[in-house]
Amino acid sequence: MERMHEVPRRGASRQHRTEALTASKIVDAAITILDSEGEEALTTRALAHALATGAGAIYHHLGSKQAILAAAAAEIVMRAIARKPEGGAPDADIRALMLTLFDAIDEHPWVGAQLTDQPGQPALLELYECIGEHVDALHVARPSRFTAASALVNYLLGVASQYAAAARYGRQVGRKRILADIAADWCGQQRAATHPFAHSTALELAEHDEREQFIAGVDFLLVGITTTTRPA
Amino acid sequence: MERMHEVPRRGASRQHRTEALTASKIVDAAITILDSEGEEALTTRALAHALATGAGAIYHHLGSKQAILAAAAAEIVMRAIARKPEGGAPDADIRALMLTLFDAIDEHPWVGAQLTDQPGQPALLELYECIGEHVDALHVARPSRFTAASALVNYLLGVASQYAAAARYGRQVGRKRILADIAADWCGQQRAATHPFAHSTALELAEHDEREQFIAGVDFLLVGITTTTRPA
DNA sequence: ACCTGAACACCGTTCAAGT
DNA sequence: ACCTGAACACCGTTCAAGT
Repeated sequence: MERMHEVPRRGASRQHRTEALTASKIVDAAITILDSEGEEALTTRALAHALATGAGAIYHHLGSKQAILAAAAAEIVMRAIARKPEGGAPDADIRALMLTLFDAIDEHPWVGAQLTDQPGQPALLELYECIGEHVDALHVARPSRFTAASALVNYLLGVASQYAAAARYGRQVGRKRILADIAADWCGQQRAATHPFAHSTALELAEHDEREQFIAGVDFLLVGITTTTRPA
Repeated sequence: MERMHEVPRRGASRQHRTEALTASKIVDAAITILDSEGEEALTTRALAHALATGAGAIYHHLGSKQAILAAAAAEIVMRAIARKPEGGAPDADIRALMLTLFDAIDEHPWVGAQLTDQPGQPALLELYECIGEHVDALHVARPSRFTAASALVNYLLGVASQYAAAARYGRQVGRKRILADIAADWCGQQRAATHPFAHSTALELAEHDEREQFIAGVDFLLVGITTTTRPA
């Protein structure tokens, strides 16, 4: 066995609780663990310990680990949406919204995995709703609103799940390093023949600005959406 | 406990093996289980049983369960790429390629989860390379090739991970039913006030053609890419 | 070298029992 | 009603032992 989890953690609440446990306290504790120690560190045992309680108490308030994760992801998404900028031109607003969501995922990469863990995720509804309302402001023709909003959501989900993967793989290493390692692989001698495109873009993979790249993709979609679906 | 896995399965190889075990045989057996019984059914025990061997034999050929899944996903992606249509106009070719990949994911939805399980996934390199080569054929200006290819890959990953989620949630139920259930939720009385966009597009969620919707998103991206990045 | 399968260190979840 | 924590049914992985 290589694993050696140190369950007892310093700080916070190892004392007996004084206030009653609530669903929202459980979710907050889960977010704290997810942010500071990553997806894999969130076990029912670690959560029970952080809350100074037993496993059963958690199940009394929230029915499953999936429910905790779904609630945690919804909380992060709703916080992000709440601080979205407002009142500019429709396309500027949608860019700003997408960047706000990107920043939230960059800060809480585990959300990216959770968004696509189960269908009908509450966080996904919030995401879709907010993006959809902004698409409406673009005056996209009726039958294309759904398609346009879905395309933006799907693109965001793709980026988000890659962030989650990188965070899972090496939290302390950092994305920069992970991308550099992949780029080094793509630079390999034999790759030039077998994977010429990857080989020739390896440098960009290692050095590009990820936020800029993200918004460039959003812009591709926005151009496509506005030039294709605007009513005549 | 509610779980009651029936490990002994009918048919196939419950006899002793006659030929030696190989990595590719393990991967093929894994694909069979993943396709027929879903992600959750692929345990080392189930795989060992299907191959009429012990757990250790599998670890002798492939170092971890993640390695098996990565190899299985790469196999599916490479098979899909191998049968991609060729020789039309660049933008027609890239649409055909994306549809081929979409169909592969529709048929093997677990691939969608695997693509974003770890960074540096071999399947992802193949995906990126093939899409990138097609972007090159579009004569996209140098500095934007990487951005354009990444946008297409990210969009595909977003769609793919949603397919994986639906398959995980209810394999026998079917996507159609899962989407209908979500749509029913969005149609709820109180949703009209809190989530007007979702409410007003619920019908489309339940009844839209998913393949058509997918390619519409690809078209948004292609229009954006070609009108934004073509050299003057 | 290749394989076997019991054993190990975990998981999420349940449930009798306490307050 | 709310909570406790031991117990249950799993996991992925290892490793001494066999061929």
